[in-house]
Amino acid sequence: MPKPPTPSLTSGYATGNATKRLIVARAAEAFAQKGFYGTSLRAIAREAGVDHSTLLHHFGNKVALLLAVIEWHDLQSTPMEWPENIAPETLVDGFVAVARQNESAPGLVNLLSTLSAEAGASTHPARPALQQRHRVLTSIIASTIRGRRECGAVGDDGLSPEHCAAVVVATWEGLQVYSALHPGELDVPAQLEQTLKRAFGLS
Amino acid sequence: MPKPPTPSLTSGYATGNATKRLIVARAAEAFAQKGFYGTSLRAIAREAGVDHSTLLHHFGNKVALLLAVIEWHDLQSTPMEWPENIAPETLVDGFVAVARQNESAPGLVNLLSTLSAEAGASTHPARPALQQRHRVLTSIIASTIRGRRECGAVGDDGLSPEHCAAVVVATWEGLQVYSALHPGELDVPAQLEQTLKRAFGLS
DNA sequence: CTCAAGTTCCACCAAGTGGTGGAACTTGAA
DNA sequence: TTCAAGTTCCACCACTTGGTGGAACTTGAG
Repeated sequence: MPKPPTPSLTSGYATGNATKRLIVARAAEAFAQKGFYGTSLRAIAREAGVDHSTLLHHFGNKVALLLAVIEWHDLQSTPMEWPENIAPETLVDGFVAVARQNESAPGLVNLLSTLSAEAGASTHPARPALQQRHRVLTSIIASTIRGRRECGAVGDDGLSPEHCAAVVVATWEGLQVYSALHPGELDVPAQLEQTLKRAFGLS
Repeated sequence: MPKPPTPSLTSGYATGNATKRLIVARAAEAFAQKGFYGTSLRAIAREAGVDHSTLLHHFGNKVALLLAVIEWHDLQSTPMEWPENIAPETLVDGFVAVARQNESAPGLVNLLSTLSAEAGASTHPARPALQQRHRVLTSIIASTIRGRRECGAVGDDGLSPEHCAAVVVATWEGLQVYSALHPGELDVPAQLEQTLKRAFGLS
């Protein structure tokens, strides 16, 4: 058994899957606090109560572990599926709910914030994954904006719906970073709600 | 000569000051790309063409070097002094100019973005310095908003001027992070201008 | 029960980490 | 020129890094 690439989180063995999940959870906390480069496999392994080679056995290498963490994070923080043509009010409520839920898990938020900032460097291993993640978010917001423009609820300011959606996402992440650095000074869900409603021409 | 704490960038010796400046510049690039934890003193020294112990001689330890880098960055990116009671239009123009200038130095922007995200963890050594940096920014924006409210140019939405200023700063930084991750998709100076004008009730 | 597949840890590796001490050299004021 | 102060590098320290190989053990389908 030279190298199990182990793409999925599940394989036939119960104990293996359990430790795999445990490792991903601890890795998420560690990456959140010190970033990808600043976190050692041994530090993660120590928190998970296993040897660091166990960790390498399950994920192959450090980058693969990071990607597994990101994938797992997305499953965690997006509990519901967004339907195809969702009503703008429902979308706002959904995002605000996610933001509120994030407030009770600052580690998770920090994870993506730190990685996004690190991934500003073009050589970061998680850059493509994070770009893709953003693209999913912006595309659903953009299609909502496009729908609102078609029914005349919001004016065309010369910017493409994708551009406007990008601004919304950027603002959301900026709010989270700022809030982590100055705890309690900002009401992230409320500000996000205002930003979304403005983009959608609501109230 | 056991330990020169070397608080300032200048001391009587020309050669020393030159290498000190060179080290800070290279350190800024390195911290920007890999964050504080992910950057090694030897990597910085290699880029600067000196031994890593030279670097320790000048700055004492890694944290002190980081703080020197932040201080130097602020001097770089804020070329002009903001007067006490600046006109809102002038402030907008000034900030937009800074944002536009930042576009030609993506490394510098990434530096503060990465550090701000890392510093979301309460144990980060640069956390106080970065909080202070934000406080300087928000206080001038907040006082401008307060002035605009007093003259009735912008309404009181129930949020304190400091809160509104924090939202502006958070948005600015979010735009920069997003733009680093998706180059060319966003016009950061233009979006910042719109954000500032909305906060100040202009146009 | 059998036994291949999967799991876990230990020992080890070469390379890199921040930091120290000291010797050799340069700078610049007197 | 003198000479203390400052600078630079080299050798070294104990420790950590990501990764490998293999031995001992556990799991679960037949």
